[in-house]
Amino acid sequence: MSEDTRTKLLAGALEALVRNGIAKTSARSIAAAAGVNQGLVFYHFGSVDELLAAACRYGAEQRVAHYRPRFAEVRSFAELVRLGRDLHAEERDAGHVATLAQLLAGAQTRSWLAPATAAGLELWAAELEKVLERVVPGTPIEGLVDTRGLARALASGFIGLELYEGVDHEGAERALEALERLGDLVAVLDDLGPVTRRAVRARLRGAAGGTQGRSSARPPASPGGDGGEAPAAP
Amino acid sequence: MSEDTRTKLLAGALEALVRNGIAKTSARSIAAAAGVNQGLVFYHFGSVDELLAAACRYGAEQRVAHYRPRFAEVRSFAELVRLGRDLHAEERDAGHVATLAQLLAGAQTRSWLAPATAAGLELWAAELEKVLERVVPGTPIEGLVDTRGLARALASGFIGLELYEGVDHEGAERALEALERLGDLVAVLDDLGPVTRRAVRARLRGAAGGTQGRSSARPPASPGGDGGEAPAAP
DNA sequence: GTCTATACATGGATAGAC
DNA sequence: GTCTATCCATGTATAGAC
Repeated sequence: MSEDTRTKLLAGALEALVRNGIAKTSARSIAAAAGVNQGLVFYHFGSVDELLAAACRYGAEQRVAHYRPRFAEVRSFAELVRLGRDLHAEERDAGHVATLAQLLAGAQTRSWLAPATAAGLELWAAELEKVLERVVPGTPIEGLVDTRGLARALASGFIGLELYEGVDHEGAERALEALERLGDLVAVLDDLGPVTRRAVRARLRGAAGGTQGRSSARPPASPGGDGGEAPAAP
Repeated sequence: MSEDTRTKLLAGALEALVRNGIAKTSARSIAAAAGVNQGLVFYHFGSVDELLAAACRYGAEQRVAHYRPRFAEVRSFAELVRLGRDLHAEERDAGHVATLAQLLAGAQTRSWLAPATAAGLELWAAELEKVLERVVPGTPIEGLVDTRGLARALASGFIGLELYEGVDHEGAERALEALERLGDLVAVLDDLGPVTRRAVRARLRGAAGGTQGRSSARPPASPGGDGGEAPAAP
């Protein structure tokens, strides 16, 4: 069946990316991982790059769907950081974290891949944005920081941390630890009550001068969270 | 002269990475960029991977040295975020931002590259750490967040943002905007005076429970800053 | 739809001339 | 130290048999 072989190739492409990296992912290595003939890559997808683009969407959708229920449960910034750490640990073993990073690296110079990888990251960012919109109201940054922009910063920052993890496990752990501490701090800021919040916001309006956020976002912990709370690669 | 050719090859390797990405960077493409013969890659460095590892250190040292004076001038978190944006803009045009990301992606599956890329990122992280140690004292997170870990989170997060920039320029700009707003917020928090700081720290000690930072770090803005304030790739 | 065979290009690496 | 020539492996893509 064609559907079956297509799916095998999509999964094989992701596996080849995990095992070989973008540099050594070829029609042959994908076909080997998929257990099918090499020529079928071109029959079904036309070229290796088109298969990779399709695999990117496929993988991201799968992974995001898997974590969606857990994103939906997040009710505070501290919980988001914790989900980030869990996701990091779980996806790392399966190697899924690496694939989006590999595709992003490849997309820098292969224009075919850019839209697909941007869409893949977008799926994660959209989940994060939903969380932020739930979590931000009531915090000092409500109305000051663009939720959409912050979600994208967190998602892409997380990708960077995953790449770092691949070359320095201990360093990455320490980085995640630091972000978790920042998460604690944010939780405390939320607790300080409306007086402080109002003071912060009054100063911000006066001092910040420049652009102000469009929708809403969250305080400090979130930034550091870029590495800690964003979702993993597909 | 041998030194001359070696240097040409190092520069050629970086150029090839920018133009072709890790996937299409080969002894031949490097030699072409360097304007020398392909066989010299193997004569001088033994293999392509070893040349790439050397080029990684070479490029990172060059770039970090170039920005070191500006890092040294940073006196507040807001200034750090601003330097991050400047660095992002300047390095992007030269394509330097991309090389460390490409090497990191390659290092995930080519063990030869891992130590070299980790060292390259380390150079940037070390600069960031010095800044943090200057900027953190007096903020609520002093003594609560590990400066070293935070510096690494920011550096690697920045890499992720640079990769994102390559596939979605507008999205990345929006992400940077959001991080800058967070930077403003941190500045305000610093302004709120010792009363708030003390309240925050008292709560943190009670609530956070788990691990507490070893040296020092900074508040929220810093986290988001991962994308905005960390240094660019070499 | 799938596999085998095959063409042609590119890349890693070495030998030997200069 | 550097260049040319060359070998062999790997990769893209297509044609044609099943």
